[in-house]
Amino acid sequence: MASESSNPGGQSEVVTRFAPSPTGFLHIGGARTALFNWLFARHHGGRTLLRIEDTDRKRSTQEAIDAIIEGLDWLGLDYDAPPLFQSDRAERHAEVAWALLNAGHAYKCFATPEELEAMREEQRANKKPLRYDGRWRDRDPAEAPEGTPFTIRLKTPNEGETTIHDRVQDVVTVKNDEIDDYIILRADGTPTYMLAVVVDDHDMGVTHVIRGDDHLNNAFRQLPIIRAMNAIEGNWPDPVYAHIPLIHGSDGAKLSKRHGALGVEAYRDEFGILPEALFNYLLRLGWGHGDREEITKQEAVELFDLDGVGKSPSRFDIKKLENLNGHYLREADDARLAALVAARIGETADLALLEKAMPVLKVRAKNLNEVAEGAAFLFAKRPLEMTEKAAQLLDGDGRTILRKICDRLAGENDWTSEALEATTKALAEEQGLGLGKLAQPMRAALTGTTTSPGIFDVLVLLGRDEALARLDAQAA
RNA sequence: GGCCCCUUCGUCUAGCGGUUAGGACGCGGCCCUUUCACGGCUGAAACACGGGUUCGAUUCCCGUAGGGGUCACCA
Repeated sequence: MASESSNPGGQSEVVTRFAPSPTGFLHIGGARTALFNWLFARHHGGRTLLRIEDTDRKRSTQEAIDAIIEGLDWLGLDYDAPPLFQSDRAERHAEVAWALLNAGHAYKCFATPEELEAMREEQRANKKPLRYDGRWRDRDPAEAPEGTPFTIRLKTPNEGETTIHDRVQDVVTVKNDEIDDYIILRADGTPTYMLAVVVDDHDMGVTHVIRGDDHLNNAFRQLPIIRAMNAIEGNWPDPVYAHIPLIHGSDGAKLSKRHGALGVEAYRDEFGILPEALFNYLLRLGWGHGDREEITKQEAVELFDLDGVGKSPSRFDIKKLENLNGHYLREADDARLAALVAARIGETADLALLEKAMPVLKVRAKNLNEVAEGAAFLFAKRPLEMTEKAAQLLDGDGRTILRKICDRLAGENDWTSEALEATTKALAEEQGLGLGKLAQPMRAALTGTTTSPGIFDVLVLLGRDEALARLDAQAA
């Protein structure tokens, strides 16, 4: 007897959900799962919901909940209802467990944790699969000693097989005897994850379960609850499953703190990544649409579907993220960037000046930190600190040339990029020198470094007085 | 170990029986140029292996190898 998951297809509305457990921050993998759920629902004109799986109260923290919600918000993912907290629903979960028990789809197990550990130990020793052996499945509960605590276990089918038509993984079949009678209600009366997920997904009306590939095996454990409840009260359809491949680190190993399993706020705060860049990068990680690389949020809603999701795990590549970030930096609004960069520079930052300089600053950076570094010369105080290379540029003829430039520019009335360039070029020609021979010492004197925006832009940005003062300070 | 999944340039991917195997990141070169970027052009770089099926396999099937996931009164 084979049972196939009955894709409910044709139902009126698509409902997806993102269900993180608040035991850590919103990491890259979770963010992408949230993104795909959000995009799928938006693409199909459906709803998308957020559920906080805080069943494990000991490991769940308010800090993590805040970080997840803030991270989703930063990425621009919104939800169609306030977040649902799984811990609020323990009574409802227990109710379903008891309904299952009363209908004969579940049973009481009086085995103690120590007893179960001994069972597993033996299975390990005999190289047998580790699973509950069903010792209380057909036993009379009356045989249990009075007052012994018990758990409720699901009575899963022992024969046949179950097939899932996964929207990403295609057809996956598992023999039913691989699934043991796992616990749905603990001895203290609280629900386990496996029960809570199924009940919540049903009650929330979730039609499409899009989640990490690490849950594929769980689908075969969760389906028996759904099937049993459907038999009891009906209207418990199988959801459509889509198990998306996991994200690995650059070395192919499981994503860990070393490679990028950082919270999204780390990308925002530490790496200076723009949300639209992370959005685009995550979208393209594991999903493709022809040759398209740069895709905006609006386009993504139009283009995204599960068909484009690949089946193999992908590696996280910070270089590509930064490249995309550079692209979005160049497109971003200057006032917005100025505010973001000012926050990184601190009190010395002049917001108006930053915004004015932004067009020439942002094209040379891959992240906000680099923009801030590039902007440093604007707020430097005299005497400027010189990098070693900059100091070298001022040795030899540098300072004497600087004197000539300084004197010539001091007589310049039109302090615009065009006029300054014409004047400087004329001087270079008089001296029989290439423009570079003048520009580099100027750059050193004006910025204290050897790299900067175009030198005439620098002169204009600094303003006549400050620019001349800096040149004069280094001139012979 | 049992079960499940995966496998195209270093990386992200396009390809859905017949292609000079395409694009992007990164890397090299050239151009632009006052530096650094940007931009443009360009080069190197891949179908894991072995069997089938077929007139023809990167594409379909089966093995092998490698990688990953999962096996709790965690989620």
